[in-house]
Formats: sequence, structure tokens, C-alpha cells
Amino acid sequence: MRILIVEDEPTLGRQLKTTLEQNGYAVDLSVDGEDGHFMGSTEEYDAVILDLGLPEIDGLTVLGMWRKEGRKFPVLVLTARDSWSDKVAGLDAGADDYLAKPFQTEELIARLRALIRRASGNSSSELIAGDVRLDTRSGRVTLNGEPVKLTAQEYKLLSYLLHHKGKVVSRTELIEHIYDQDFDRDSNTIEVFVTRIRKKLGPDVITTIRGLGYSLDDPAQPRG
Amino acid sequence: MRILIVEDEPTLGRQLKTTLEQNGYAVDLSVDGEDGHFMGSTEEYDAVILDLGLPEIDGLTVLGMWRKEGRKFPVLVLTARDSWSDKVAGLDAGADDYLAKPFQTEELIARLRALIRRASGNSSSELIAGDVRLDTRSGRVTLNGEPVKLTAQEYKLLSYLLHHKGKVVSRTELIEHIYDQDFDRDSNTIEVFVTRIRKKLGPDVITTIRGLGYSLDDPAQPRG
DNA sequence: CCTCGACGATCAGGATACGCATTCGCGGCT
DNA sequence: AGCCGCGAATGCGTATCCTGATCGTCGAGG
Repeated sequence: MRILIVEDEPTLGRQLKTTLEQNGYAVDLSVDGEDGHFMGSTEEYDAVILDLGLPEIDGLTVLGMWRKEGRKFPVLVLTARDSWSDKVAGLDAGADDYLAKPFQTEELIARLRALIRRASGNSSSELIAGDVRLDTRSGRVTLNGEPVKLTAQEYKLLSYLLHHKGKVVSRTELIEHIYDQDFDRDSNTIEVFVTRIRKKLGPDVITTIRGLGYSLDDPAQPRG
Repeated sequence: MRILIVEDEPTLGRQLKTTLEQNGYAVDLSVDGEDGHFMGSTEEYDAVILDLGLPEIDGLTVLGMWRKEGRKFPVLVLTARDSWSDKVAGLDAGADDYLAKPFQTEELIARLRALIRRASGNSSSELIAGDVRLDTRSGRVTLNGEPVKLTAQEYKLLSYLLHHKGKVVSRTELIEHIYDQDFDRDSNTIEVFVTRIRKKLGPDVITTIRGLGYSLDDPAQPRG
């Protein structure tokens, strides 16, 4: 999952970035509203963390612009505490959740996870497809109840597919959501990891759609 | 486990801090309500000891603010008199336990231990994973019934992992909960102590999740 | 029905980041 | 003073990742 952080205070920004990366996210960091807006408009994110107290362009404005452009990613808004009005305005402008500074990193992680889960239409923290189960909280994957050990990248790939179960996911989409901004897009890593996942979870878990990408299907509604 | 003490009376505060530290807790001490509130909002604590009789901001107010912000740590409230009304008000405001001054330090320790235990969802004071048992009351660790001598830091680390059995715990999370505020976060101490614990309790007690952190697994549901 | 082209799968190699063990010096405690 | 635990630094080993090459397969068109 790929996250955009728009935070003008460099210290907090970097700290957030490392924390999120340690939790398995690909993270881009933007330090001002204009650049942040551009990034959010051009790149593919699964969630955005937006500080309202930005210089130059106001965070609310950025959020409003995104929504007007039709950007749908969930936005978690950070604001100084006690500014109740900010919260209301933020939610009005299309924010999906709200966190007052200062906050605890663990809470941020938890909310982020919930946001992404909700955005993909899942209600439980457990993603299931056939015999495969992935618990986003504990980071555990099981096959027929048997625990399977996945590496970080394998996990990210599988997680993204599960979050978009039934949809055809193109290779570029996968790259965009698994890696952060600076990454060589001309490589076959995706294929490699698909192969590895198939080796661990069975060949039928991920379906190849020739010329389009991959798909992870719910066996309840299998692909023809 | 990391504790925050909010206590305006310096003597009692320092005394509590040392006592708790001798009992294996990492302790931050705050001497007024405003600072205390800030610390509780920013840092990661496993429990908070809060004196109600604070100058400036009232303890109850601080507690109320925390709960409104969504802080979930268990709070043990101290009050000067044995006034029933204070107790009721405290519990109303979201306190988890209550202790009247003056009190026996032993009782404080005992209640604190119970609070942390309950917060992590454990019903017994004994934490068990495989052949390893840790008794939070006596602070003793056994391996297959054989007592094992752990140093303070080793104990803290193991204890935290046991309290969060099955979850993947990142290095930063461990540092945040084992050490107090001022500590160099760029160090490899966690790895060192993991190594030392493995030497004493066997290599399979703590599982490494590469790139994410560590996990202590219930043998009933082992990791692959 | 066969052939060819394009796309995807697989494999093996090297690079790298990550975690581990060890060592050492410091400081507190006995 | 001597011991012990703690934390910092270092070098090593290895899992993991990426790359490039090769092999396999699907499908369109003849």
C-alpha cells in the first residue's frame, strides 16, 4: 500500500515516513501544499495523510481541489488540537478521518489501516479468498489454516490483490502501489513475485489475464 | 512497560519514579497538568498514574481530554483524601482504578500490574508461550519449569512481547515501550537483547519478521 | 491445423540491505 | 576495587530482492 504524507514540518514528516515504512507501506513525502497537491493528483495512493496547517496553500484547499478533480483516496487529516472548527471543515471538505496533533504513532497506524480497509469495501481486518486468509492486523497469512511465511514484498503484493479482490489489476498499478516514487518501472519484479506467491499458495490463487494484468478471484464468483 | 506519572509534588513523584524503575518499568515524570497532558498525548504509554490534586489544570480535566482524544491507556488515579465523590468522578471521567493517598507502594505496584495485564487482554498474571512462562507478579521466568535468570532489559523486552503475543512488534514500538523519553532511537540494542534472550530461552522463542520486527507466537498458531 | 509473434513464467546470478554475534568501554552496584 | 549489566560499534553471514536471460505458452492469422 502506498501513502502520501503532506507535512510541512520536516522532522515530523521524516519520522512518520520511517514509521510507516517499517509497517510495510511505500511512502512519499511532500513538504508543501503545492507539491503535495501535484503528487496527489498525478500518482496513485491508497491513502493520504494531510496536515491542515500548511504554509502557502491551505490544507483544506488542497483537499478540496483533489475532491473536485475526482480523487477518491481516503484522506486522514492532521490538525492542531482544540480546533474543533477545523475538524468540521475538514470533514466537510471530504476528509475521511481526523487526528489531532500531537498523536500516538500506534493510533495513526491503526486508523490508517482502518481507512484503507474501508476504502476497499472490507469490513473485517481479515481478507479471505478461497483457502487463503490474510490478517492485516497481525500480518499473518494462512493457507487452509496452515501458516505460510511470506517475505515483505510478497506480502505487499498479495495484500494489494486481496484488497481489490475480483478486479483486474495491471502490472503498472501494482508497481505504483507497492513501490514509492523512485523506482525503475521497467522490470519484471511483479512477475517474479507472482511466481513466488503461486509457489507458496498454489498456482490457482492468482489468475493471469493476458495483456491486462492479474486478478485474485473469490471462488464464490469465479472467473470463466 | 512504560509508565507516565503526573504528580505535582516533587518528592512523591521522584520517589514513585525510582520505585517503579526498580520494578522494571520505564518511567516518565511530569510535574504539572499541562505538560502531563502533552506527554500522554504524544508518547506511547502502557499505563498512566495521575494525581487528581494538580495545580493549574485539574487532573480530571486532563483525563477527560485524553479520553476525548481517544487515548486508551489505563489510568490509575491518585487522590489526597479518601473522598468517595472524587473516586466516582474519576471513574466517570474514564479512570480504570483508584488509589487513595497515602498508600503502600506495594499496593500501587500490584494495581499497576493488574491494569496493564487487563489492558493487554490477559486474565492471568502468568504469561505463557510454549515452554516459556513469565509470572508478572514475582517477575520470574521459567523454561520448562526451570527458572531462568533474566536481566532487567531482557525481562522488559520479553514481557512486552508476551503482552502482545501473536502481533508483529516493530523495533520502534519496542523502543518506545521499553525505554523512557530520552533515548537514542538509532541503536541496535533491541537486536542485542533479542539475541541474549534467544541464548537463554532458545532460538525459537522470538520469531524475526524481516523488515517489520519481531513476533512471539503462540505455539497453538505458529508462524510458518 | 500449424506457425509465428508476443507475452508471461521461470531460473540463476549478483547486489544489497538486514539482522546477528561479538567485542569493548562505560557506569552503577556490591 | 571488582563485578555485572547495559549500550555502542564493528564485521560477518544470509535472506531477500532485482536483473537479465531463457524457456514456455497462449492466441491470432494464415
